[in-house]
Amino acid sequence: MAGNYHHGNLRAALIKAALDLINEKGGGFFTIREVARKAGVSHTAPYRHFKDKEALLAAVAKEGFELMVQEMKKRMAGFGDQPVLKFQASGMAYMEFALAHPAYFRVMFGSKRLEKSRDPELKQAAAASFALLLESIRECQEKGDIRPGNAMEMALAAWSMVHGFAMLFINNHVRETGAMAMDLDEMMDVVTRTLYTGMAGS
Amino acid sequence: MAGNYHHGNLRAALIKAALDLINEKGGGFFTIREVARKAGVSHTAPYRHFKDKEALLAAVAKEGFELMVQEMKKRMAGFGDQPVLKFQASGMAYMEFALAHPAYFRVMFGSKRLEKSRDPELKQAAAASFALLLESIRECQEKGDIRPGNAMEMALAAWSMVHGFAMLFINNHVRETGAMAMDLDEMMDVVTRTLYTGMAGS
DNA sequence: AAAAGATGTTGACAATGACAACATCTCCAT
DNA sequence: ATGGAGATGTTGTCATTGTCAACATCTTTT
Repeated sequence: MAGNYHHGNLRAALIKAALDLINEKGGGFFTIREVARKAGVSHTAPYRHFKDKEALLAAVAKEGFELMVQEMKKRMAGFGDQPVLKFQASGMAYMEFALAHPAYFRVMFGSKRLEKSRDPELKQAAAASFALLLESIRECQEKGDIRPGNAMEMALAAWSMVHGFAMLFINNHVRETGAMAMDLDEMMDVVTRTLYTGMAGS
Repeated sequence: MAGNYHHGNLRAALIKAALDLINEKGGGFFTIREVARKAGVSHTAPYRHFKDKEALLAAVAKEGFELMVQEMKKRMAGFGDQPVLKFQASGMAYMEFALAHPAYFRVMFGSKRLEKSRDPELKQAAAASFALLLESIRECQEKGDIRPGNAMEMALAAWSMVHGFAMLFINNHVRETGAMAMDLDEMMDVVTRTLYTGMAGS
């Protein structure tokens, strides 16, 4: 019925093609025409599903946020009554998502001005991930595992830490520093521990 | 003598024009032709000074790193024998540079694949800023203000934190979170304190 | 089965990055 | 001083891009 027309499901195919292209081209971008070619349609077919290139980017980003939130929730689920472990798991999930899906991550947070206000669904999807972090911190505070105070401040610090690591890593800035004789797990561990120590309860 | 030809000093003028354009267009990019127009030369004149667009970007980035290092040094200079204050000043300088010069910062760290290996000078300039951080941490460790251990690990954590905040902020992700009822100084202060607490000596 | 709407195609346009061919300026060797 | 040689800048061109308008075809509704 729905979603079955000429092509089958072009909208989804276009999003997938866009992702593939971002992955292939390294850090780069893609062109709408390339995406169309990859999906086997004419160069303007995408315009039946996306107002313009930015709208396609936004769709990719939205899907990325949803995937990430899903992944974070899954990782946190195992630690029902241990807020600290849940909190740490959320951070690890954030970083690992970025490293596992750099294409998504770059679109979600890339410097390309993705006006979230233009796409309420994207805005909502992004807000959900932050809400998850904030809630986790509040739980820790209730148990006294994170010092009391403005949870929003803590969330900002935590977000900055994991986000910074993710960005630096996927854009190769960490490797280019050279002399960085750590393996990935060790790096993420250091980041996570430093962060938690800085936020721990009295 | 040198640097005085037809235009005067086109190379520098092009870099400046590129910066202006990045600033004007918000997060966006610029076109080589636009840069040329802004500098009052024909559309291919830039190719006499830069192999291609990426080379121009690299030149902007290099200048950005140099400016940032200079700024960091200046801020740190006041705290000669107080490594902790020096360390904190370096972090503040990093974030403030990003907020004051988002155009530079975006080019320096943007997702645009700036192959540093293609431009040794850029690589060198970027390495200098990291070296500054690393050295500052070592000084703190010597005085016992930061706990002993792999300084590289500490540097990575510190870098991640300030970088993450800078990126999130200049790309508007912080503001879009809404409910963030802090002012800028407070935010940077939280980040800096959380970081230092997480790294402090025993 | 006919009208309406959704989906896709062809053809166009201005703008872009990059190249080649050509012009002009400066400087160095003779 | 002068006449290349090399540096700097321009004009013209090409394939590619994002987007629009006009047209074609398929599905759904009536």
